[in-house]
Amino acid sequence: MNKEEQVLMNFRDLFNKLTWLNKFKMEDSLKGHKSSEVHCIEYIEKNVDSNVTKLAESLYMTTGAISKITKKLLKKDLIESYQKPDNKKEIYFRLTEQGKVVFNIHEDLHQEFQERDKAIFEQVTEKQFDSMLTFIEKYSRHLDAEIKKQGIDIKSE
Amino acid sequence: MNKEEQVLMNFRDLFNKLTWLNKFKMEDSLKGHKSSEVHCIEYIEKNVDSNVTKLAESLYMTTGAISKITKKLLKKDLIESYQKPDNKKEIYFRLTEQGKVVFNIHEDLHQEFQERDKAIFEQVTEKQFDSMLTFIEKYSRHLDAEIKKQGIDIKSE
DNA sequence: TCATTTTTGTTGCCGAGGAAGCAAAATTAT
DNA sequence: ATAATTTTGCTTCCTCGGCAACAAAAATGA
Repeated sequence: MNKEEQVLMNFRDLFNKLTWLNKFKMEDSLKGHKSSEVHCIEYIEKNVDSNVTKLAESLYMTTGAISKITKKLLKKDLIESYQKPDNKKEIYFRLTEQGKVVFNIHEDLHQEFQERDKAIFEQVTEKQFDSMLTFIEKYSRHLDAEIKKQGIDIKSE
Repeated sequence: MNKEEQVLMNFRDLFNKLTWLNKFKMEDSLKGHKSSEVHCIEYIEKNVDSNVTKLAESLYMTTGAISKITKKLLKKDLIESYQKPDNKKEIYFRLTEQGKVVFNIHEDLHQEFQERDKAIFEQVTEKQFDSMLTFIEKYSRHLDAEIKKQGIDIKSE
């Protein structure tokens, strides 16, 4: 196996592990809220005028799924919806006070995770960080281009 | 936002993107087989004497889920089960000829993905590869320890 | 040896999320 | 202006996978 494969495989495994463990801790602390709901809350707070479509694209889910989740969040009074006077179609979301409480618990947990993994990151030099960030950035843009191509491929079929 | 967060966030996004795109291509090529089924096939071919438990642990799924997937694969004649003379409990799996066909298509696709992303990896130096691998390895072992702790935490609750 | 505990796999039930079809608003084209 | 197309969001149906209870075999222990 070459190093590319090695990196991708080990990364996948690492990522699955991290997701699994954090999700576990998360659902333990934020009992009553699913991690997908918390992801939505996180995105809504960090991006103004989020709507179903933007949430779906960012979280790699379908609009149908997001539609259901936001409905649940509305019912729980964690988010509220609003519209703009010149557009009767698009529906935006923002957090309620109660939603912000959940958001902050989530942020604290992230802090806790960072604390937990500090020992690992302390061993990484500034140079290595930058090199990783550059790599991720390049790869990400490359995939964006591929996804765009894909879109064209679908239509032309 | 500090660099640790940056790396983790961007990496999460990159990984989701990559998974989404590859899954898309995969299910397009291997019509009729879900990606979870293909993951099982991949693991079974690469590890002798795989059983439900080992598959579940490796793929971060429950034994119940794997049990159902392997049943489907058995029905489709992609895998077959066998036991050892001195153990009437454990049930192992191996690929059938037809299963190997699917496995090979999957491998070819991976090759294709590598080809697609070659331009990105060519820019990575040997040193950077090693540095990444070391980082992943350390982080992974750190999480293993945390997961182990978690196990103890659960019991002590 | 025989009872207890652990491991391994299966099943039924349920919730989460995807696919596709639909409606209403907005945009574009004629 | 209005017809056609696109965008946005919602709903229904269905599949996937997790949970928890269970059975059978194996391992452990008295």
